[in-house]
Amino acid sequence: MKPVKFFNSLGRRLQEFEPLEPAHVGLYTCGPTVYDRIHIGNLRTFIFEDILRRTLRFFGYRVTQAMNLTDVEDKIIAAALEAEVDIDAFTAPHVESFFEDLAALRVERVEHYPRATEHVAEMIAMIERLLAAGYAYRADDSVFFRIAADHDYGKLSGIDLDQVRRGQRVQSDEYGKQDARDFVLWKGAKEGEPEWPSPWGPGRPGWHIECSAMSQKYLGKTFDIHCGGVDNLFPHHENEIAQSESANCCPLARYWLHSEHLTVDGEKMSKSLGNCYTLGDLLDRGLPARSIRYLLASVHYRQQLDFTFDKLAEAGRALKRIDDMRFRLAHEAEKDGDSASLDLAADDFENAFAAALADDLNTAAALGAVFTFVHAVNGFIDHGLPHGARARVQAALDRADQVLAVLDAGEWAGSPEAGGGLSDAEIDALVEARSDARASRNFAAADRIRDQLSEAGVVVEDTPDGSRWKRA
RNA sequence: GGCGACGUGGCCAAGUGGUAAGGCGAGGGUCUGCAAAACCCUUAUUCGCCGGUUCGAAUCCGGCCGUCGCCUCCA
Repeated sequence: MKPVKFFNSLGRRLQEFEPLEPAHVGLYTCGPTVYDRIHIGNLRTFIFEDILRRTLRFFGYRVTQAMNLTDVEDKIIAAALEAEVDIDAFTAPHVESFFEDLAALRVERVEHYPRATEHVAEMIAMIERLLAAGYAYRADDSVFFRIAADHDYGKLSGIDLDQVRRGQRVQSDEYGKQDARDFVLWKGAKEGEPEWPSPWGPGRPGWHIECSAMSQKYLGKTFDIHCGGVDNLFPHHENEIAQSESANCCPLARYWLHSEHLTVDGEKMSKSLGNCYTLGDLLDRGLPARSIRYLLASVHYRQQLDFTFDKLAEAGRALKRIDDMRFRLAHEAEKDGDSASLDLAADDFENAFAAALADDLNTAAALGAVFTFVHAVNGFIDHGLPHGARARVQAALDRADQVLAVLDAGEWAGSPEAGGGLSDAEIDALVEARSDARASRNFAAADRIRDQLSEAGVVVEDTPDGSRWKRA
């Protein structure tokens, strides 16, 4: 098994990855709060996590992953109240659209999608342990985590709470606490809000406790990798560590990986700027899901990525270069080419690709290797394709695509509008008719057919071996 | 105020001590009845600026300029 290196936010350094159990990885990834349709920033993180998961498998690990669904939280409660439905009815369509969006981008289903509302008992149990150990205290009907009792609080984010500005936001907090820095574990019930019974009276869990309780249930007290967007580093992940490690007296996760944010046209996404695109917004504009996945995966996960429509179009053109090579490869006859040197090119590609992924998931370099290989294969197509070349190239690309999931256009089919409604057989007939016209030097007729096909979105390519076509 | 990231060709983006991957674009070429499509070639003596360390720096150190993010809503 090849050593894989990750940049661990905990300690802020590149580390060789070693799982707790041989060949098995426990992975926890913070999931969505299901109060709205997720936006492309969320999708960037989920695609990063998907590539992490696929990369681990690529290197021979079995992966057990849990992604939570936050289905009870302030925004949800407020929105459900306004819509006059209970929170389950309110969140259901958002859960559904979340899964649809992931599927549209070929993000794999993970093993567990625990919901906060179904794990309140586990959260209560953890809060009880924290109370018993003196890490938590009750105030009014709520329970708070006592940061002063946690001596290594801040070790993930490097934050020094004494240096943090004490803003008005803390003063406006609705719940009483002893120290402004403390955070809530359990919120006492309020009129009209959903509530669960607890030893401290009815109420609902705080946001941070859900991940601590659910990761423990599905992955154990200590697991391998915890991921999320950088914004979660503080306070969410810091608080998860505080809760879990105080309750369990062992490390929560050994590696913490955080993906950088997506900006749009150089600015942070926000509703007021109107640049909070959802996948649906982009698909409605006719933009291909495949280009979206490519763009979001093409920049290293720890780099900010600025989303623009121009880049999305560029992504489509880059993919076309891959598609064109595969199209040419499929139509080119194998003959006595230099198969040893083709094998060498394929080996070089596979090695460079794997090395890039093993280096902290360097997808940009991995794609660079893909294009270098595309260039090499084009050379073989031009100068003589050896026997067995198609299978060898196909195998190399397929293996890489187990991680990237963008290299095979066929896997993304589903835009039948291309081709203008003409069936393959109809197109074949037209192309043949045009060839006949050309053969009899009736170029006017040939060009009419070419124009007709062009309007239908079909490109005819004339090669020394005859004409062939593809959908644009 | 505290913490952190980034600045590489026209645009995007790898590379973190050994002499600049890759994509898009642009220019040229091949092919063609003409085209188109595609492919091929070319396109950074240089990595924000100034100093320093070194045989050698885009890569390390110091300073400066600029951009961005987080600091308890946030992927």
